[in-house]
Amino acid sequence: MRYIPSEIEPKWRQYWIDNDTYKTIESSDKPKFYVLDMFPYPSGAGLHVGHPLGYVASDIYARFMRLQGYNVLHPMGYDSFGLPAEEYAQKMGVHPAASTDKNIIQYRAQLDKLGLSFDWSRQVKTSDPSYYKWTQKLFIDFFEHYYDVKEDKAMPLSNLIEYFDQNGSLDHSAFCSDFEDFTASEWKSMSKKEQADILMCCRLAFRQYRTVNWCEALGTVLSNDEVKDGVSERGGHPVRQMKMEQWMLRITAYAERLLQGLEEVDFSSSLKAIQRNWIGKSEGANIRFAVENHSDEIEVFTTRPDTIYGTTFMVIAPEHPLVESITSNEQKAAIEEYKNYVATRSERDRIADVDSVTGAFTGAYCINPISRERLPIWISEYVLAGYGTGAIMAVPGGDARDLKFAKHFDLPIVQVVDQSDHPDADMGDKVGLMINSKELDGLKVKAAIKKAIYLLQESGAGKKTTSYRLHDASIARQRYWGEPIPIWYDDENIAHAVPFEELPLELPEIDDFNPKFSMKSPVANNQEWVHPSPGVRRETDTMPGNAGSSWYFLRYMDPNNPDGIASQDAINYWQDVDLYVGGAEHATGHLLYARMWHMFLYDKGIVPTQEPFKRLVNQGMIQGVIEYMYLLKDKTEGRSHFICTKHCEAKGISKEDISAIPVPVSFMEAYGTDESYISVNGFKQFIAWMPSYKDSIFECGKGIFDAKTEVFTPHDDATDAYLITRSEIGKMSKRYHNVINPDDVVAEYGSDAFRMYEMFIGPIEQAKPWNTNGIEGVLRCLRRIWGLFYDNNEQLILNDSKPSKDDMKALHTLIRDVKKGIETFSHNTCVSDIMIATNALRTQKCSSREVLEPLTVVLSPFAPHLAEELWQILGHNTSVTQASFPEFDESWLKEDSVTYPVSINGKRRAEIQYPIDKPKAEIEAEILSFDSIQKYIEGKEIKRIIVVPKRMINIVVA
RNA sequence: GCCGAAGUGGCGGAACUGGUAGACGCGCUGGAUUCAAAAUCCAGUUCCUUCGGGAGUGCGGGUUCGAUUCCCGCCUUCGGUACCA
Repeated sequence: MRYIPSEIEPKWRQYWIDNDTYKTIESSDKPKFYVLDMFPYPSGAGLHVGHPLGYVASDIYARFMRLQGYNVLHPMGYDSFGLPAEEYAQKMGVHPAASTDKNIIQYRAQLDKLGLSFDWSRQVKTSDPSYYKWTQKLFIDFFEHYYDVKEDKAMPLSNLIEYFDQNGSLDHSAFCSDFEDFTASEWKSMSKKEQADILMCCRLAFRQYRTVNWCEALGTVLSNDEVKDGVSERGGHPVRQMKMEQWMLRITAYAERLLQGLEEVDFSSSLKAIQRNWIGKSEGANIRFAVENHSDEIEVFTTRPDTIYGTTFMVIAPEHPLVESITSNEQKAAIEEYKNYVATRSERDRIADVDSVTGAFTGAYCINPISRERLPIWISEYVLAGYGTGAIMAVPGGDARDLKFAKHFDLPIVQVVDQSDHPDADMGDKVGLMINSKELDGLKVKAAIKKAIYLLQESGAGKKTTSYRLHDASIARQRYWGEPIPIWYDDENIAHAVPFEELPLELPEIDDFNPKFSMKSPVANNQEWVHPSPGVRRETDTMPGNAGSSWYFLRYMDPNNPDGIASQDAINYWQDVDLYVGGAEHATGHLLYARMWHMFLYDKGIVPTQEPFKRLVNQGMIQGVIEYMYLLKDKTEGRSHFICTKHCEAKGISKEDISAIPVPVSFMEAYGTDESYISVNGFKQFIAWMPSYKDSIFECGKGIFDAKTEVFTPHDDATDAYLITRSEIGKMSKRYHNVINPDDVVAEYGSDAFRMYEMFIGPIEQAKPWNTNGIEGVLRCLRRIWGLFYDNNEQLILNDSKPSKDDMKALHTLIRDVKKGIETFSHNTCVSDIMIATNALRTQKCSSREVLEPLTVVLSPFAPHLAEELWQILGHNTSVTQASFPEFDESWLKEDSVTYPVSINGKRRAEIQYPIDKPKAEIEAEILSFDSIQKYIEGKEIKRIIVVPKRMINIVVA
């Protein structure tokens, strides 16, 4: 028998299906272990070689934990709502459900070829009504809860209503948006609508006029994490800030817990840093400044209340609610003009342009509550409406931006911190001594902050405050392909939850996916659905993708439960995710939302742990090589002219005269190497693919290919063209035509070799370009393992002879190293360890069952198909997945002697063998007498001899 | 700018807690087998060298008998973030 992956792999895949090998059941006396991959969106592009990296890594872990005696939950499903399916529907008229299902079938076929040990009976699909029924239920739960600051958890809204009934709003503990205070009797006499409006300010899922990111091209609002550099993350369309009434999720209520929770989870430090950054906690004080001749006060947030004596002016955001009322008549025109200017500035402009200083004076003044000084009030776009209170006290002596502003508008500057003892300190650093600050003078900055807060609280002008950068998240999209928000409005426009019995509230059938009504979901196109009965108007917005993916890991625990998100027994058994593998791109989106939803469910007593994911491993992106062919911008006699990069250089053609056209990498010769090029064959494929170039000329050092005649005219005796492209490492994407499909690699080398190779190319977290340079080596290793069982004549050489000590040593080194490697997620070294063991056993001619049987088990997480085959050859009639990971026995690794490296002054000069337990003193006593060492120390003074038992010897000479 | 990660042969990458730098694989060189090739197998492969040695883990210092590993200061690359008060 020979090792032929294309024969054994399909066989075992079928075996796993026929035998339900990976089916997991809860009732078990084994400890649980939950291994989860991030939820994929089934895009039409399918998998590329980057996706399996995480899937294979987690699969290896899951298989290993099974062998270690754990009951492992390892599911997979689809985050199947989303924009691409809807865009496809708009273009092609295909219902998103249909195209999504088609994509899922393709995805599944690709995943199946990787030999992953998923329990497919638990598959979930977010677009399935039986699934989104519970997403909607959770939305309603958010809607019907508020966050209680005193209890520090979510509480039913009924508790708050009861409180209002008895006490009015006095000292209420709801985390809420602003509303006017009221007494209990005022509350009772309010209209239903008035009460509803106040309650809406407190709900965890709430509707409010807020500034949102509106993306015209996508026809929807986006949350902050979906906007990057002022444009939509998906598609790169412009986004503008708009006031709109929107459903929001009060994630800010959980800001502190989301921050604290990071302490207890095992995520990479960079991921934690990204989340901390995004939450953006800063501690300081809120200070109220009375506006002169005006009843209003301006509240500012500052982290440096110590610098209050250095405040020389105030700046408020152009969008600040007080701007209009405080502006003096003389300044009205200037303020209007400035506000108009700000309105023309896109998010992108503001990001790009950080240097210019702009602003306008309101004509109003306020009073510094501590120094009683009179301060002019300005507006400027450098103060953001959405952070803190949207207003600052400007301290040009202590803040770089304030200083720039003061200089530009010629405002006074007062130094309040003496940093002369800290030459390296920045003006923002909290070091130095206070000056020009009356009662704070002479204090160190940190002490002065404390004292200033004390003074402010004494005088009632301010209080200690913590501010977060995190914003409440928009949870509504004006799109079709998402969960309908389960809300209806009555005639008074009061929002009500759709009764539980009516869930799932299914998406209406529509035939036109183009939004007809401005800023509304295409769902609104179906008026019968929107108005199911008189006096009832349904919400037409749908939920964003992160809704369904914020809790899917719980559904896997009990995927078909009709009575809840999962049975309480299942949740109590599986608890939380022990290992979560996925990309770091979800750091500020999915991972933050999922943690928040989980905390909410914890508050409700449904889940037993606060954090959903104990350990998170981010796999790095597998990059592709992008191949560009140079095209001259000016046509040659009316024909497109492609030219070799080398030739282009030689001719001295400037970069400005050429455009780079990405070429599908399948047209390349020697793709993945430094010498990649295109031959005549490639030109032919290229013009067939892009018929608009069928008249082109292709020029390279070897000659010229005329696409019109398909004739290659060589310069000399060349037989083929050799057009060198520009190769760049970048994203693997359809756009660059450089996607490598795992199916093709599997077809050529087999699934096991592919799995092992993906692991072998480097640490899982690291980004690396795809190439197949080393895959032959992995395949060779698998063949050699096979070769331990069968000789070159295909005769079985497996036997029951006693293995040698060296054989056992190789085996146990392997057991130890692979176990450790998997646990620390260094799957790359595990593959090396397998190669080392294989090579050793091969040179030692070991085909002993006593060694090969445990070896097969160790191999099985990495190369499951081959391992099953070998396991059968070993005489088993059960799956190798039911075996136990072999116990490591250290006694096999014990050596009788050690080869000590001997260094003279740190340079290795000789090697000396000693018995393992030779006392240190004895070595020290005799080491100098060896000839091999004598020659290095002759005539020199011995200063010291260092002997580290079992490690090394170092002799220090003068 | 700030935060985070990383920088090791021709290439991908190893190296436990400070103890033989370059494991393992690719590539390359030579050899065996073959009519020949592929495949396979064996040997070699950090660089320089006057063959005695010398240098060497981004650069410059430091601690140490000994530093890829610890400390200080830089440089570069990648990721995050961007007037956050």
